[in-house]
Amino acid sequence: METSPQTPDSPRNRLLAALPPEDWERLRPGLERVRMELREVVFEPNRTIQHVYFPEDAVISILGLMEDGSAVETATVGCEGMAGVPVFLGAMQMAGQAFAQVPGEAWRMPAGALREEVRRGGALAQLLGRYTQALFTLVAQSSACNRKHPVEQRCARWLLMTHDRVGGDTFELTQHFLSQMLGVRRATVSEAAGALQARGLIDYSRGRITVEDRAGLEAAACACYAIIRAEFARMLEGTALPTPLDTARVSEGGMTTAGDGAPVGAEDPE
Amino acid sequence: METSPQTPDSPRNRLLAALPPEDWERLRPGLERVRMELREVVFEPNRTIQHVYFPEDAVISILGLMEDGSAVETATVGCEGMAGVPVFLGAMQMAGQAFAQVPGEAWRMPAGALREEVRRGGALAQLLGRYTQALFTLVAQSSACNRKHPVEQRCARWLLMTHDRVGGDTFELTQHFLSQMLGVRRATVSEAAGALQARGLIDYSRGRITVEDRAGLEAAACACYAIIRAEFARMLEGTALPTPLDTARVSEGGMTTAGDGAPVGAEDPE
DNA sequence: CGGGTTGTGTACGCTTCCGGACACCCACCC
DNA sequence: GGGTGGGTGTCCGGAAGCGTACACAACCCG
Repeated sequence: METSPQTPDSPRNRLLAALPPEDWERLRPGLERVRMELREVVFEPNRTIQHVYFPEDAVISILGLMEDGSAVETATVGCEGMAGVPVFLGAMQMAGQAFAQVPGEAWRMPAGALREEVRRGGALAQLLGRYTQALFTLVAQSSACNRKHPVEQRCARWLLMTHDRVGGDTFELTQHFLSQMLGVRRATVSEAAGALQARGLIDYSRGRITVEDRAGLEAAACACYAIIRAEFARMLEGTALPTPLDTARVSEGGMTTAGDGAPVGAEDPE
Repeated sequence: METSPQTPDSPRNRLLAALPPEDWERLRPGLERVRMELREVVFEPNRTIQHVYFPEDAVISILGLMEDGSAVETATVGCEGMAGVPVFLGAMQMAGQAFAQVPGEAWRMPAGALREEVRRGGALAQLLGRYTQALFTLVAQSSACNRKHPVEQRCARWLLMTHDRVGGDTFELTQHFLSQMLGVRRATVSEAAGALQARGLIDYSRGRITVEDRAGLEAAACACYAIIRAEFARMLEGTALPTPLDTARVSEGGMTTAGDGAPVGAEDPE
């Protein structure tokens, strides 16, 4: 697990990768590369956050907790971002819980070091601001999506978002786990995912899922996916380095982030 | 509408009220007091934000837009906060739409002036960081709530949150409007609100609603309300001024922000 | 006063999803 | 080889909420 401080070995994490060399060099010694195990709890609700994490290929879920002890995923953090936004914001804790949804590697940084860097006001602070806004969009759009869209579309969206963050087309995922993320019954996932599989969009068995038809899956998802995706792409615009996220993936759908300027109430004939 | 720069006339807005006198004096000239009309659109989706708003007694809704042109409320901003968080974060625009849900007064500040103040790193920047985190909690918890809780509980929660932000027990609100906020049919609101009225918790007629039994309404709402509320209370802890929000309202329910440390999966016997 | 508009109550059939349960099959381990 | 446990498919009755529609009452205005 080497913390060897020489290699620049440009990180897969998009935020770290977007840093100018001098910022990266400065921060590098404070960063430790760690492995996150499946289902490892990263942040407990209402506890002080000790470290923030910049995932490389790990994916972290943020959960909203319900009074009955169950939970629903409210956000996802992968190589495009950082887990620990409350530290950036100076709150140092949050109401939800965070854990590793997909195991893998991440860069870890002490909360104090991040605070210091933010006070300093460098490139990372700028990036984290934009990232926080994108994460905001993710949570807000998901909220509306949870209310309006049927499971199958939400399921497709979730798979796409995870696919974006994982390196590869295959990853570990049980129906049981997915049902917790989507906040539905396992049996409901069985039907929704079964329908997607029947259409040849995905293939899965015994906790292992493969995205077979990315474009088809995008067509099966609601527009929320494109809206969220556009916001994350925009976040990296105008940074020093090239931004692979812009040109990547989304197989040409044209999606214009929905009703351009349409005020509320353009519908409702009641 | 006086922009008379002499009076400190301590603002009702909690963020501005929590500022040390010198910060308030410095910012005061850049603030303009404006009236927000009912349903006035404050931010258009994906347009550059020109001003941020610190509501006094107005309440602003943030909407998530759906592909069919409808919308669902994803956040609410009243005297406890500021509309325009994307400016604070350096993103300058957002995917949703914002409009005045309850008409009233607000302090308006040019986006550039806020950017400048944030770069300066004063008390307002600190406060806005904590506020953004609280707003985050609001959106995230609402997201989970949208997924899990029945309309009646969500309706009660919405009424409580609006009640917290409005000055007074009576405010303007039609079922049609409420149905858009909650993302349900108007007929569904008729039933949910009717049930609350039948229990004597609220009273309404023809677009005018009165909270009759605040404690009862809290009992009728889901725990999400208390979780969100606690987060906003915490945001003001440790600031220079006394924080009326802490001691206010919530009529003694004990609510401990839910499952203290219970990891996900304490349930699911499948 | 009469007509139009707006806010509200309600009803019917329907879809989606829930709660709970059961059966099956595969992988793995003793 | 046989057991065991985890992952999956499926089925039932039922609840919540949807889409639509219609009726009525209050209010507004000419």
